Amino acid sequence: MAKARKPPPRTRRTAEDARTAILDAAEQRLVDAGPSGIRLQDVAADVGISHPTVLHHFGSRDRLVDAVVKRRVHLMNQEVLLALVGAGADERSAVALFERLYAMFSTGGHARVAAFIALEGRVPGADPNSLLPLAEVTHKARLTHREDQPSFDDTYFTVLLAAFALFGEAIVGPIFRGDPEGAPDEATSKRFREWTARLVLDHFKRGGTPTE
Amino acid sequence: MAKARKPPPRTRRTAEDARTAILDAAEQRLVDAGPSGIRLQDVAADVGISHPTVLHHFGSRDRLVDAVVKRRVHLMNQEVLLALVGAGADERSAVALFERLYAMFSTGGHARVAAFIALEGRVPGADPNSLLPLAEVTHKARLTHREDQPSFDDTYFTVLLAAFALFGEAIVGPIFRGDPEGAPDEATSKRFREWTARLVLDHFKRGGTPTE
DNA sequence: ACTACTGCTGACAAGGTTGTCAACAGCGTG
DNA sequence: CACGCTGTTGACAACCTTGTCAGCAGTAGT
Repeated sequence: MAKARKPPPRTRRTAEDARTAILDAAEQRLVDAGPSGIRLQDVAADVGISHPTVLHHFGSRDRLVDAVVKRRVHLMNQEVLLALVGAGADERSAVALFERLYAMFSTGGHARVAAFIALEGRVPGADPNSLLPLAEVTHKARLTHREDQPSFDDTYFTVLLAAFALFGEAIVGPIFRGDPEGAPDEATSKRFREWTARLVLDHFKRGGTPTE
Repeated sequence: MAKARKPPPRTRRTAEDARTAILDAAEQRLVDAGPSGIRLQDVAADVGISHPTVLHHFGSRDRLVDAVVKRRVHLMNQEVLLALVGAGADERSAVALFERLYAMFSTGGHARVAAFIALEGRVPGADPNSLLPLAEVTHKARLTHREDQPSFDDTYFTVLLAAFALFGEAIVGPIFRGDPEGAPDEATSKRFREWTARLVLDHFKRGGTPTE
């Protein structure tokens, strides 16, 4: 009567596929719940494998988290750079660019991951993940649109400020604003993003702020 | 020979004092290592008591964390407001104000705590912890210095932007900037803060950015 | 088909965390 | 000085998490 429980069918992936699947699941949990959300059992369950398999592929939980972070940072840099190079210099383009970047930071989870990296001190080793290259690209574009020569610092700081605005709005916007928890004030958020886009564009077009 | 180990002297505090001491220790751990750093055993050890005592006073770990967060948010609001009302409208004052606020966010740990609150979704219930009151104070001050009437939105968003700049710089500044981990680039950070202070002040004095 | 390789697994170990409980011990009161 | 209130504690329970290990089971190469 009691049918001998047959062991569940064991699917076998390539090491590459398995690693990717595990990374995907772990990353999802990282975005949703933070690094403490990456529990081997849970990640394994998400993928449909047993937790020792995760250990088998990554050696330890710590190295798994490192791998997730590394992949994410790489993706983030790529996406941001891609969005930047394809942007125009008029107001409509600037606003659209900010919306795209904000979506990546907010919905895409980049902001949360960045915050986790910072808070846990889990900085991916020697990755050129700075805004400097982005600022250089931006500065070059800015110079072509103007006769006078604003300082690079001014461009760099503006890019930094814009990044902090998007990052901050994505992470603590509702909190700083005091939005009700269930219904973050998306309308105000959007107005803020647009206002910021215009401010930045305006600053780029107008003279630089006194840097000294 | 083996002296009977005498039980360590048991000091007895008022419930109030005990709660405060526990909150202090837990808060320190929250700032240093995040919410997951609040472990009952550790907190108890810091205070010099046993961990069931912590449970006795707070009921559960979760409620302890809530209490810590609540107290912190209250403190943060108070401190920021206090710094704001005592600030002048000239450039020197603006820069000084930004430095004070940055110190609170960075060294003081406000930024980290705010980030943890956001990431863990541990929003203190219905606390008027928004920037709105601050923006209102600022707007009122701004109006006295100008003839035309900039929109409140413009002031509000500027305050938000400034807050995000300080928050972002404190949390992810070194990461976004790509500073070497051991030696965050304090010089650049300071220049950025000063640049931001001037930008904000300049924006307040000059016309508002097109809000539509 | 046999075999080597390796992805994969159940069972178990070790350690750590929150929470419960009965009992102990200061301290103010009658 | 006895008594009650309550801050405090050691011991224990229940649970969870990471990590190890010997062995099972797909898959490719011969």
